[in-house]
Amino acid sequence: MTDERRSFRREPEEKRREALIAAAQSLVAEGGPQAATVRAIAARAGVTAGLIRHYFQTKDDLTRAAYLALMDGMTHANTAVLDTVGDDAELRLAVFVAASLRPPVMAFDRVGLWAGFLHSVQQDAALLEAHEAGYLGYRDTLQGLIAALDRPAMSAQLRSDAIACNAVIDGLWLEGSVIPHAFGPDELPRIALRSVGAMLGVDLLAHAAIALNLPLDDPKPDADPAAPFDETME
Amino acid sequence: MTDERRSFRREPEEKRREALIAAAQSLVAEGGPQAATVRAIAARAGVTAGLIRHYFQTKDDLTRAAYLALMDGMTHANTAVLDTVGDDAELRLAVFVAASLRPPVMAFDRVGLWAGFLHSVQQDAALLEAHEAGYLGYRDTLQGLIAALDRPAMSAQLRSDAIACNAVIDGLWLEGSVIPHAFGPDELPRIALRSVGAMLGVDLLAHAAIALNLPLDDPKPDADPAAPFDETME
DNA sequence: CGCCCAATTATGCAACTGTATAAATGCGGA
DNA sequence: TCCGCATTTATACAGTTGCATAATTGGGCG
Repeated sequence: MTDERRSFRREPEEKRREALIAAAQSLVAEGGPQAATVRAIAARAGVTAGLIRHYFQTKDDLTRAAYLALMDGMTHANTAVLDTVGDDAELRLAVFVAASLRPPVMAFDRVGLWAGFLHSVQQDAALLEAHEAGYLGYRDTLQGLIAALDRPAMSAQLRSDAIACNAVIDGLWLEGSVIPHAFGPDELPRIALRSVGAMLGVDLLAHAAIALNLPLDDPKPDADPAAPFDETME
Repeated sequence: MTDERRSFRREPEEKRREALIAAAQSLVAEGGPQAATVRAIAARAGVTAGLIRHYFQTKDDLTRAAYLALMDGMTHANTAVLDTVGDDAELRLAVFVAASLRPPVMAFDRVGLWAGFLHSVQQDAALLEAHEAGYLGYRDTLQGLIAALDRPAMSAQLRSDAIACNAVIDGLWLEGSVIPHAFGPDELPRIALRSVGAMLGVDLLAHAAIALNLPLDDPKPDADPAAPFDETME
């Protein structure tokens, strides 16, 4: 009943920034941009709204940072997957394809984030650039994996092949994330392996056993596991 | 200078509903859900904010109506394309595929709308059902077209084939709508025809000439061409 | 032509939004 | 121990939002 001032702990700058960014991301992922108000973000990060302004000049700055962090994490995760496997070209491609269609990449949160940021990105040149770089980077990696395959010289179609394979992956990712219950377990990664293989003339399904059982990291393993936050702001 | 009351014209109920829905859709498509405020919607529809409440109990009702109208229009457009072509199975499939990767389907507006509604849909059971019905309906049509192809009995893979083809289309649609300048003219529909054909073992590119030149309707040909609306609400 | 009612506008309001600023407090260094 | 200050909370404010309600006016019907 006594309205005493809320107690707090001082945290290092980097930790607070990350917490605020993570809070903003999860809110956008769950409820869209409208859900990510400064107060909601602060609450989820376990602080009060004013603190946001102490680490970010404006809310748009936080939004930008959240999107850039997202893109950063995705590209990092993509290359990380390839580091866990040897140099058999077919296997590498299979692993790369399958990883994009399993958690934590295939989850509604990801689509929610992507959709929630779409319009902000379109209205900010820097974000647009980051978005394109992310997309093209992913496609280039894919194209490199395709080029490494040992198949009859079809290098003229390399670009088209990469675009098409990328599209299958994106489409399956979209559908599987939004309507997960419409598909059986492992159905989508299997379909991806089969159709990408069919388009390229290789048998990726032969590597399904490995590609589907590879352990995948969660996006932020170093984040604070316990949320020091009670819902009531009063 | 004289603050005389704004003059207005009475319109039939259906026309006003459609105008409000179209206004809401275009705003969501351009700027996301946050841009579709009641005042902005009313302004774009050429009326004042209060009128919305006269036709829709709440703003959420308008949102719902806008999304349902969108889904309706899309499924209608999809079937309409098939009515314009004969009964050659390959040609029908090619036309169907290509139509999804050309304007007006492939345009940022569509992706913007899809993304802008994603979270609202997820939080409303009725919309979720409509969304799934739309997706599955599209996929079923696609599956029917695939089944009609004259190819060696691979009916066991029919479901997988439909899912995969749908995914290529969705993925190309996504990328082409968001980053249009990354692709040449007609590049994406051609890639779609080639890769869908490769997955199914038929040559769809042979029908490219027809599929790429078919005239396509704009979504609402009966809408009021001239916008009776001046920007200043005062 | 003039009545009448529904369609439309105008106004008001409480809740919420982002931001600015002042006040308090935790904590490392003396 | 306690001083100093950056970190954090608290408060304030103007603008916006969705919604409710009252005041007008268009236009069909007699």
